[in-house]
Amino acid sequence: VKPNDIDESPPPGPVPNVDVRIVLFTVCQGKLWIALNERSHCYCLPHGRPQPDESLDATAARILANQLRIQEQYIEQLYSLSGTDDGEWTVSVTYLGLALSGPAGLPEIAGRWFDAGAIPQTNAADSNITDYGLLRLRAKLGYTTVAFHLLPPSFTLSELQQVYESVLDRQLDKRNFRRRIHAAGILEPTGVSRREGSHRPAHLYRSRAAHDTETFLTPGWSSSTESETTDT
Amino acid sequence: VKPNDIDESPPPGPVPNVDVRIVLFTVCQGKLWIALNERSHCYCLPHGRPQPDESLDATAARILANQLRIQEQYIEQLYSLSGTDDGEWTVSVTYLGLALSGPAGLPEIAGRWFDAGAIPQTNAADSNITDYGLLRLRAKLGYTTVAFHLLPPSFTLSELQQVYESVLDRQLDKRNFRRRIHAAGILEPTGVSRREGSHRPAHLYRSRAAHDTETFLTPGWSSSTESETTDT
DNA sequence: GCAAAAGTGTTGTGTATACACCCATGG
DNA sequence: CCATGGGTGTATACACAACACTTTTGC
Repeated sequence: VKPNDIDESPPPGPVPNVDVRIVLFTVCQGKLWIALNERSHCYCLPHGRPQPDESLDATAARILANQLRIQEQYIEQLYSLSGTDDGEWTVSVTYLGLALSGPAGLPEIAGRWFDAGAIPQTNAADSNITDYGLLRLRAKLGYTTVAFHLLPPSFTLSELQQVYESVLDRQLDKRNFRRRIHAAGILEPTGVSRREGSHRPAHLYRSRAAHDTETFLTPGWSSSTESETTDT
Repeated sequence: VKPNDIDESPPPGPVPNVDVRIVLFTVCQGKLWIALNERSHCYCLPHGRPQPDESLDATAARILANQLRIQEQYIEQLYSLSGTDDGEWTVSVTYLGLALSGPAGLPEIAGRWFDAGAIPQTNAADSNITDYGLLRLRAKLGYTTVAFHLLPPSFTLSELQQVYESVLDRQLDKRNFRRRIHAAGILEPTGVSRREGSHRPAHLYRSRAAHDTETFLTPGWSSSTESETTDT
């Protein structure tokens, strides 16, 4: 078989725009929130264009940095899709992003935060991506340490559990939750306790995983720029 | 906060090429094989360019159809990355593809098949993508029915097990394997047996899942083209 | 002393693993 | 009758879900 071979050199023909979109979540006050921007009487996901010599992850991080004042963040690629955006052929590379809410409240962003349980109308693609991002985030809670990116460097087990409950939108058993977290060995006790009410103080923990880029089915090389040849 | 807002209308600036690359596997003679094309004294993954009004999945399917004579196939998006390819800024959307080997042998393709245990040198990006594709394929064997796409419509349990062993590159226990497959309820007995040697004939099964696009953490909407607005 | 959150164990149930023998057929 | 691959069951370890009470503190 020698059908039409690789279309390398032939006239490029039409070229799509490329944009990067981010499904940005945060957890605050026991709820999950998503960031949306307003565009032509409708809401849409934060997005931007990549630049040459910039990895897609870097593009996503840059867009996030432009959106958020503080840049405590986590990003992870979700999916890419082709479609028509604003009349133009566009290939969108989508990311899941996590932002850290302060005790003060929701992070300040260029757009607005919406309760993830009551998301306003967006275009169909953004809506699908949002659903998918939430699905992935929920799944990842089970086998990664992403949740730490929704918490400050030190936190109590109850706070961690509240993050899980907010994202999963259901209650968890305290004892089973604590057992699992301890068994996973991903927490390090700080030795410090926090007193904050008329009740027993809670121990503070920090992530032992040092906030690494959590990888399970996400490739580890995704943040580097492609290059020449390798040896194998 | 109102930093530089969404960069929508500003001059587009440079635009990357977009290509779609496929990590194409097949199983034959108890081994896993990968398809590579030769390009300028080096091997590379099969690839091509998307067209407007074509989903990325459709692009991948088209490239695969051009590569393979028969088009028994499965595709699933892997990852997207930006880099320099042949001197040009390129955003690559990568896919995992599965092809069906006939009893005759490896499917006929435009390029060549290589034993997945002895892959020749490729560029670094393709090499990473290949590793990642294999990782994903192996992981997916555990919780999806992708393996059926590496077998003809009806097959024996031993053949199915051999596919698993070829991909995973390790032996599996026959009884545990059969129990799990049966427990999953994804096989339907055809009632037919196959006689093919001086031993007891094997029952033939077919997939009950009707070769659907396997979805777990893969979005179900990925094969449609993006459009207007949705209602929620 | 009481309200309020922190912290702690046991039991049952299901799921995955290790492992060895008989069955049907062709020659 | 024998060689070849097809087919089957059991015992054990581990992971997960359900479930209630004691501890420490502030007021």
